[in-house]
Amino acid sequence: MEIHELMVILGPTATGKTALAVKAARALNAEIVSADSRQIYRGLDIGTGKDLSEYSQGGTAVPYHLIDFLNPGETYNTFQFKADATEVIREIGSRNKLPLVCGGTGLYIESLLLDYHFSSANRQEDFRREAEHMDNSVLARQIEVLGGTLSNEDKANRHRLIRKLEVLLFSEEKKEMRESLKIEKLHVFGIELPREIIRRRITDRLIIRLEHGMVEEVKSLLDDGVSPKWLDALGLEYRFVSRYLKKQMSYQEMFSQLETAIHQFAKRQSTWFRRMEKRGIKINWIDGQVDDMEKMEFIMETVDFNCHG
RNA sequence: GGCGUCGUAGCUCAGUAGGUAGAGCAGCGGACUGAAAAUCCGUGUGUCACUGGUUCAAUUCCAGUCGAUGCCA
Repeated sequence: MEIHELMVILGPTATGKTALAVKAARALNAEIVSADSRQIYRGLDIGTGKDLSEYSQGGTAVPYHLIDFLNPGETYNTFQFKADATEVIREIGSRNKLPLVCGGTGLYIESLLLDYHFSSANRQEDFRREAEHMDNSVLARQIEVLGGTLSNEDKANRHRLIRKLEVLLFSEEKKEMRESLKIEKLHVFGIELPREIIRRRITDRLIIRLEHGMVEEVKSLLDDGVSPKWLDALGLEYRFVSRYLKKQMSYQEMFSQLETAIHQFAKRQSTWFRRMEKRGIKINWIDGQVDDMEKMEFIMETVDFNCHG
């Protein structure tokens, strides 16, 4: 069964995406597909702002997908996300419900909407182990020898250098089979707030998260044997709190550096959404400062949903 | 009260042997196709505290004022 209709709610962190998505899902008989690269993990709750009770607040429970389905320490990536989300979205559609993608991971959302096709090269762990000992200029030279091109940004970007070389070395010529969604009606909504307000909300929220046991959450992950390296690679809360717990920084330093890092993250998210618009995705921006009722009215009058309910 | 030190970008500070100034961080913009809350790139004009003086020319020297700080009373 083909997908006919898809809705998306996106926005930077701390703009109230989930609460709005739950309301929209009720009104439109939808199910939520999370596009959040960190809420996929069990046990990462306070630091990711994961609150599963939100999906049942104020009415019947709204089904959600792609949250809480991996254990900490497991790896995941955009390629996996696109495959998983495609399958889930298709399945929701087959039950004649509306799939509602909600999240702040720009790359994940774009991979779906722009139907990314990925190289057939899987991660090559042996290659990556070797590549660890090569510095950037060596990687860049090899890429150029193999006919790859690099932008200035790429030349200093280790992750990208390694993947590019991996693709050049290991992709196979045969066309990668890929699953694409046929989206006939797409409604993308973005929640918009002045940067200043986002920053204030982030700071307030950080204080609350710390009061609600964020440090203890990270500590218990470490106690359960989750590697500090993995936590560090997650960034933000898990990075800075685990560094604090390892006594690499004071509580004050942890707080202020983390605060700054989240502010910067929100900015990077906005850059993603602007890029999506430049690439042709129409985003209907919702004023984040009005209440959810008004936001819902905007959603309802912006699009007409006639085949769900 | 006396003596000294300091007052330069949002913050911490450098500097100008007199020709109106520069780093780190923050901020801002951007990149992104198998780690994306990751990773990376670009971007620095500000009454050089205020008021006078010396000088062709003062943020730089001198005096005073205000503010901060230290020591002595």
